[in-house]
Amino acid sequence: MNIKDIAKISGVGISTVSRVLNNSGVVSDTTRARVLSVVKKYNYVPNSNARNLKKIQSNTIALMVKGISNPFFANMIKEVERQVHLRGCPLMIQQVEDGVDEVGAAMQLIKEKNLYGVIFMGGTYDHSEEEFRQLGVPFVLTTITTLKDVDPSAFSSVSIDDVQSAYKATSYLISLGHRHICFLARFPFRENTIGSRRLLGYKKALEEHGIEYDPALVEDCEYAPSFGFAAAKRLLNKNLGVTAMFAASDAIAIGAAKAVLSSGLSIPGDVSIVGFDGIEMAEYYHPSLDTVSQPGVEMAHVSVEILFDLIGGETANRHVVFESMLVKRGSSRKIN
Amino acid sequence: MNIKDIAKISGVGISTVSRVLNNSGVVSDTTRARVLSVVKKYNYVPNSNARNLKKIQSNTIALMVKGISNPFFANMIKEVERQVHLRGCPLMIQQVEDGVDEVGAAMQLIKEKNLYGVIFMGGTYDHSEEEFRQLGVPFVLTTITTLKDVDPSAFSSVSIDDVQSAYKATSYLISLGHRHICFLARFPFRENTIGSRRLLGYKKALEEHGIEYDPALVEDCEYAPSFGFAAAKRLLNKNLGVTAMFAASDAIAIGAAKAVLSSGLSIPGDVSIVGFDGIEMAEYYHPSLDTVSQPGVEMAHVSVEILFDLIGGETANRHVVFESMLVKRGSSRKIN
DNA sequence: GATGTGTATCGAAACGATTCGACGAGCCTA
DNA sequence: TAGGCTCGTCGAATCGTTTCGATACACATC
Repeated sequence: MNIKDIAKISGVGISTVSRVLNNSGVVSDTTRARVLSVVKKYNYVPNSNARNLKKIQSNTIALMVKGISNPFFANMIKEVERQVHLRGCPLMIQQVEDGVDEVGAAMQLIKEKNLYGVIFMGGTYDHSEEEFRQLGVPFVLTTITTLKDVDPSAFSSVSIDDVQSAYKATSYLISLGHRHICFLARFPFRENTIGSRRLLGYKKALEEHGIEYDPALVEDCEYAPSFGFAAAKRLLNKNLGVTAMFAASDAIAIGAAKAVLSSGLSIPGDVSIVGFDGIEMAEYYHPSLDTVSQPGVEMAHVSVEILFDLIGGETANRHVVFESMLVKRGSSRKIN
Repeated sequence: MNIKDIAKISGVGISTVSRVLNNSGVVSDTTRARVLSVVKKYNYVPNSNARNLKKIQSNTIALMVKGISNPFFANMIKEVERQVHLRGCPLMIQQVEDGVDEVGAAMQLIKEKNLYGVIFMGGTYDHSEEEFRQLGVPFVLTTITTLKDVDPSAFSSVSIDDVQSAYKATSYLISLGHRHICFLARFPFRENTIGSRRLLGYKKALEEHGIEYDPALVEDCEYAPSFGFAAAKRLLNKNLGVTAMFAASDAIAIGAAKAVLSSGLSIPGDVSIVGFDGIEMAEYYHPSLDTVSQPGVEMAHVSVEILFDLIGGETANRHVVFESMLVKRGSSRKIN
């Protein structure tokens, strides 16, 4: 069943059917009604391959997300989808394996499918300005850090200030009297990853309060509970008199909390903990975990807005930096 | 840059380029090498719209998942993607909003994109045999229950036995001496939803052990911590002498555990808790939550296998029922 | 009656691939 | 040397849309 059949059955020309389906050009009301009834009757759905082929540009948006299983992204993905559908466009969610060249993959998709635009979500990108420029369609980087020094005018982004956010959390712990605060995050030995930016904020807070930075208090671990657990165990075994832990994600914090509690220590009695992201599970941990919360849903929303502004012809790239929020629940306390 | 350009630059015909790219037909080695070098040099990627249009059938697989944010699905999605890519096919992940007609949405996609096959993941489907049949491409239902009585020969599925699994968990709690066991799940007042099937298992266990079923011990709640928390609170307020809780998901269990702990009760001292699914967070809760674990990754793997068998011409539908596993950690104990 | 102006519609050309029938060159065979 | 076969290649037709120029009619204008 194709447009030709529909045209024949309706007793009109092909182009008339096309105009009815696309609400373009003029069609008399009676013809429109007749065509629509036939379309409905035969459950006709236009073939998007043919449509996109002819239109050179499809209206499909792609979401390239690094680590689709990251719970922090869950609500963001949902919001991106909601917003994109609201604008009448289909969304393709593409999970990007760790270690895959995500911009290259996007490039492939863009050429293959004549994409309308792309949102990149999560991770650290090691791409040059030139590579981004070559994409040829509007795109937005959401909660992403770029390793190479890319001119801000070459891309749009939505993020929080990681340095400032980590600074905020660390300062909070210091203000509660903590002096031996450890920090758990992933450090791929490169500048400008999420982990190293948060480390910067951590260091800055220590320095401002005259506390010497002790590398032994910093543990490298992936963003998952099992790694947080192992890292915290290692730290506790060092017997450095740690009274507080700051984790670069709630998943890490949950694992670390488990390590603390299962060592017979209490939270926040013996050890205070602050996480990062603001996922729902952290709130329902016992005790409820303090965290630096990112406004994920709004960030997703704004990402889509920026993308469609660019698609709509806006030429100026935008960089929206959201404010993170220190959420105090029950996992830290004042000491001394 | 299209196939015509590549052909011209390489000094060969269009069809030769096509044959090189598809490894079909005969092409001399020298010609092949020449074409490939041109393709590489200009970074040419064939347009998939044109390709799929002509081929009538694309090689794209769609994954329709209800609730992409469900942490239990996270690893399954990853595995589906891995397996599908391994077979050289692109995967389209499609989040299905609650309340959306997922089979209708799939139907639309299938017609639009000439899909190769579809995997449906999660939820309860209220579709008739006829509707499934109309899809016209191979499909597999993974961790899904169907409301209508659909002939098993009309679809393939991968699942666990929900009745048996709930029976197992409840029996375990009973064997520990518990008599007032509550059950938390989502009941949309229909038979054959995940919630009502697990309720069946719960009832069966009670009955077999001569414990009377008390509807007051059963609470309706969505599959998220906040709902589990509220439901458990309601239950505790009823003062029914509950000593154990069985939750139909780990997310519910985590919320319920929070409610118990924040009421000043201890786990498993005062209340034992068993969850369902086997997500990582449940293990890192404190105390570690007992759960009925589903082998999600294997289920995803087998789903893809079945799908490609069907695509490959296999005509017999298969129904693979996995064994769930009762994982005993630290959230239940013997009483009396 | 010739011309102009809308309005509703049509058909043909494109979009970029695949594929099938055809064809030429080279070689073997009778 | 004619005929048949193989190998490598070509070009045209095709997939199902969109879109643009053309057309046909009705009606108003001069």
